[in-house]
Amino acid sequence: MAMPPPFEEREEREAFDRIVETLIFLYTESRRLTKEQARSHDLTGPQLTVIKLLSGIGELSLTELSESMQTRNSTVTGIIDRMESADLVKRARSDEDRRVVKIRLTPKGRALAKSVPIEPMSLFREALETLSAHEARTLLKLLSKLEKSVRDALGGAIPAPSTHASPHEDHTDGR
Amino acid sequence: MAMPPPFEEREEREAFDRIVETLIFLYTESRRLTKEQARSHDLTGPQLTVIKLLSGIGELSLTELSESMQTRNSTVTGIIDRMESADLVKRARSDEDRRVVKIRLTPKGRALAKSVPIEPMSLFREALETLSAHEARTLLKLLSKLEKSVRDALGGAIPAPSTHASPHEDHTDGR
DNA sequence: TAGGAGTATTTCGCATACGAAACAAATTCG
DNA sequence: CGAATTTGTTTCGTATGCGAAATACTCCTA
Repeated sequence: MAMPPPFEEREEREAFDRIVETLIFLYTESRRLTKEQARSHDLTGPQLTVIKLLSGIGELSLTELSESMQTRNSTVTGIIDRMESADLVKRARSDEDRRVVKIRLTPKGRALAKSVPIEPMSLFREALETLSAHEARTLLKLLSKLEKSVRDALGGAIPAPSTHASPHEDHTDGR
Repeated sequence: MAMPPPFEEREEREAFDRIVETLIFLYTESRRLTKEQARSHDLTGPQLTVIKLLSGIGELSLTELSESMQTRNSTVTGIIDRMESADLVKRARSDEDRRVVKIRLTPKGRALAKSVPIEPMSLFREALETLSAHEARTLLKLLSKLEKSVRDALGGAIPAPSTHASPHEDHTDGR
């Protein structure tokens, strides 16, 4: 039989397990509440995200939308389908490039966006308020480091979003 | 018109946005790769998680399983249905409490568990290796603080997990 | 300038994921 | 004891979420 691993190693494994577990907890629970809050306005979580993104930016192609939401195009197609049926959003073929579909809010969608105060992932955002400014900076630094490792592991093909103010970068998300 | 918010506040909001964005990135990308890796063994992501949980513990009720996986019972029912069809897992009514369904690996499931080296969320776990022990401790502390805030916000109804959801845990330490 | 490579979107089939309601067994309480 | 309540699981309907293949269009190059 193998020797039991040394103490420090075992301890580190358990710390990693706790980190993974907590990350999943924070993500899933925040997502769950976002969904529940969105429901009171007849929206789903991702639909809320779409509305907030479009209301901030005005017009996005389907691919831009799917990148902002960290999901695949085929997923967003379905979300937009349902939102279009609900008259929240409108598709229009681009004139410069007739392959791309531009997505905009309808008046109804715009009105809804204004009337819904909830931000996607608001539970998690509120939790962040309990951190001090210093803690928040530390957390961001550590998460960014992890992000970099992950992007490297995925093969640098995917460019990282610039850490600060990119031209019209925008945030995400409530899936 | 409203005054623009003061600099520090604006900066803080952007930091929060970046944290949310990065959290989602880490979670979704890790999940995506786990799924892809599991596929080479004819498993899905959640199925891999089930196999690893059961192979470590032996037997879990459906509710215990769903708590460990942070999903709802109705979701796990479907996952177990498909795994049962694939002869990876077996359901058995408990004798003490005939409402409870115990889930165990079949020999085939046990063999598969041994032959699959992948841990769920392994991409994220590997990224954690790039942190120093001190950084990992700091990260865990900050995430735990957020977890606590979130649980409080959800109303203390939900008890914090005791590190693992094992059915008959030997509690050597409080926690 | 025709054709091939590449890009944007949709379609399809499948596997989560959720809440609400239906069921069944256990527990509580009058 | 027996009805009311609680708890564990399943069923149902709907919405993501994904990869692979199909479509439609653009760009590049021989």
